[in-house]
Amino acid sequence: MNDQSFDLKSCAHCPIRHRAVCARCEKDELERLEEIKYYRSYEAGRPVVWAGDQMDFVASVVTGIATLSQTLEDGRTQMVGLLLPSDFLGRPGRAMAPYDVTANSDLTLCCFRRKPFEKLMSETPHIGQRLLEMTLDELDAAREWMLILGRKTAREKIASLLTIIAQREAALRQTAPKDGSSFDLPLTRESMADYLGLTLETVSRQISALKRDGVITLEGKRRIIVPDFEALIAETGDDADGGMLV
Amino acid sequence: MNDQSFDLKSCAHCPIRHRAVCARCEKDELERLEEIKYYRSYEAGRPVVWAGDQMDFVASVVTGIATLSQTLEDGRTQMVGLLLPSDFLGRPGRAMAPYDVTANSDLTLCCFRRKPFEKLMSETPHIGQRLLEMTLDELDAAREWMLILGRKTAREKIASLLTIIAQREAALRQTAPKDGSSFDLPLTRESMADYLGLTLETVSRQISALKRDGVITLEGKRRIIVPDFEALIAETGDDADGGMLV
DNA sequence: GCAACGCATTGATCAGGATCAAGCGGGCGG
DNA sequence: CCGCCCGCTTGATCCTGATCAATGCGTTGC
Repeated sequence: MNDQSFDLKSCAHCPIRHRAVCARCEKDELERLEEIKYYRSYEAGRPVVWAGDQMDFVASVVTGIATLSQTLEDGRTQMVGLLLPSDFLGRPGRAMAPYDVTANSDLTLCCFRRKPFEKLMSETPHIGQRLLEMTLDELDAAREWMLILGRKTAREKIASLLTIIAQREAALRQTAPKDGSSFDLPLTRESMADYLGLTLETVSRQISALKRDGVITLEGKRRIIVPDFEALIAETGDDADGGMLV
Repeated sequence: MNDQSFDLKSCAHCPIRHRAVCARCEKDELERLEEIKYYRSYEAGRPVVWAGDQMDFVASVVTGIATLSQTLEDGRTQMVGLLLPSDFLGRPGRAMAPYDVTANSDLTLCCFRRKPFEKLMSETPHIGQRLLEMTLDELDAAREWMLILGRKTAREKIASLLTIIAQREAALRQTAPKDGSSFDLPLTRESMADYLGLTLETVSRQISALKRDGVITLEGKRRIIVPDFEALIAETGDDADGGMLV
């Protein structure tokens, strides 16, 4: 169990309060949510649920990273979701998990028992509204991801993933990605491969190639420095506007 | 403009009334929707909107098939959505289309001007609830699709697509897919290739291979007969339960 | 200090699907 | 009726990324 540097009891001090499924809640709605919430922690690498399991809660990711993945009968696996802090896990109205959910790092969830959550959703407007908005955003992300999986080369896939991570990191700091900025990869080579539909060897080779070509610099295995952000985007294969939504 | 065999004026006789975004509406909600609705038709092959265009309406597909697709700067394209009757097009709260939308067959849309639709959504519960449900279903479908794009072989991709189409056809008739059942492919080889992240030549070859191996029979170029449905599913690479959600 | 393990890199070879190219067949317009 | 075009099929070859395999490197545990 990993210690938390924030107060787990209070929504008022919650680090994801303004982005999570509860972001739009009024005080009274928040109080009712607070009554049914509880926290769970998972160590890096632990399963949260397996596909097919009963799942009697929904949750927000508070800290850490979780992945959703699917596996074919012969063991090939594809990541189909990457949940960062404030992202929502589970589906109101469904009892069975359709995907394997894994704690990719040490993970803390803010859980709500499913039935009371559904009741609250049907009685108050703001949770459902926010959840719709978040689901539409996820659908957009999934469609961007489909383009990557279906049509991009290995090099473009890596460049796209680095761009996505850099942009999310920047969004957390409320800044645009800048030349010379650096960030940590929150994924192993194998997880990157599962994300991109590649093998880990190909991931490693393409990262080496981007390094060799000066598009990125490595600090250790995990820290990436991007000297020229435009140059990285040019490697993604997207057209000039960068495929930016919104 | 294609003639319609149903009365375009009345929601009461609408063929998609029970599955579309309006499915849960009460009489008064439906009346307000009816005030702001209008129909549009597109011939097969015509664009509905281009990515980046202003889009001042949202819509339900009434008849025909529309596709969402994205294109890289060098022309590679990936289909990211396939809209069948009752599916929803557009996003409340967003003015710009993020994808190219094309009429894949003759197409009729039931359109709502976006602003009044958003107002109605904020004032009545059932549209937003239904839209959330439909969006969550689409997200599930997108994730299934990501597994296909990222990890399946060409043969498995074709078998998966045939299975998906057969299941949707069967769902329309409210039956399970049966051995010996047949259906028409609603897509050209090229559209199938864009759906699956393949080239049209590979699609053609794999269909020929499945035919040669007795998994399917062809009647003309477009009509597929599946003598043994289990055998088709075995070709998809999914594990025994067929990856069925819900 | 060293063994063992997990993660990553790099090399050699292979194969699945892309690419380039030719030809088929049915529907449509002239 | 003929010629053309579009959607499709089939063949030959190429190339990207998978596969199999060995090694490096940092951390942990003895």
